[in-house]
Amino acid sequence: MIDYALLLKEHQLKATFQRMQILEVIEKYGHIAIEAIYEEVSRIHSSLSLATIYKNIVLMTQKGVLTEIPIIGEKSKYEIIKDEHIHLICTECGTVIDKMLDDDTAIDTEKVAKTSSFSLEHRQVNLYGTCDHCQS
Amino acid sequence: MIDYALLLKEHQLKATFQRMQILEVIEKYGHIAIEAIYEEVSRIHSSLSLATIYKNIVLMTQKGVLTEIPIIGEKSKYEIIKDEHIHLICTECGTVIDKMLDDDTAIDTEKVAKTSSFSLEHRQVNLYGTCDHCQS
DNA sequence: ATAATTGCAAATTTTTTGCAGGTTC
DNA sequence: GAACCTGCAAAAAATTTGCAATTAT
Repeated sequence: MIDYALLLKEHQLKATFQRMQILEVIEKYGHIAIEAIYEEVSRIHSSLSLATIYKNIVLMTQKGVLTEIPIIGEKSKYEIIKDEHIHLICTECGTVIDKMLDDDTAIDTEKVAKTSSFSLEHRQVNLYGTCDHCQS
Repeated sequence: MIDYALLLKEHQLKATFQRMQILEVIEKYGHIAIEAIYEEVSRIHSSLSLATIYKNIVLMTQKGVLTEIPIIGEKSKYEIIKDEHIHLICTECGTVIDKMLDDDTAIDTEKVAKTSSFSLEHRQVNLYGTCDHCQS
């Protein structure tokens, strides 16, 4: 379990009830779009406004609590920042699966950046296809 | 030079003046957002409506003429479909640079997909950082 | 106590749609 | 000439903003 209050404070953000709710929902689903956060949060605490969700998603993304995952043909999803990983995105059901990288599956993007004198800060690797479940 | 009329017909789309204009602008810039296409196209042919651009971007993307490049913190850009490559995205100036992959810089994503029984269809690798030009 | 945050309603921006007239094949 | 496309204006959807009341530290 993540200590959301701590996570927020570490990023110079006040630990409000609303932010905790939002983080809880994001954590529960792993990757989730804004409208879906709203629907889910509303179920629990009906007076949390959509504007507040927008403001907080923007803020928490700026402060480094969240990362945006822009997806082809869909609205962006958001996740809580964690160790580097790639995304397997199912084009059937929309599910996003995290995949950590090990030595065997390392992605040599640094070399690419180096040969282009590009100063690399953040990598985003998304693989689109059909997940295990949707193949059957 | 790309033969836009041919490209469109190969994808079962009529070669209209508007579509050619849109493709020309996309090709000229390499990667470009919808609003920017509109501004650029308007300069040449002022009566091309934004609605037509939207309709055609959607259609040409569906038909496989274009690909969407969703970008963290920005609107998606679009490019004409070409051989697989990755994107170096400059967070200073917004420029997107294409980088073809060679054996030296191959990205072993197939292995990743395989170990997850994920049926891979499309890979999207975006590296965010600062481009050569903006570093100085 | 102070500065930040919330919710609301309104404004803005972005994207989609319907339809009459025009164009491509 | 049939099917498809365009432009317009209007509608719908998504996102942002201002401000008074509330809350976290």
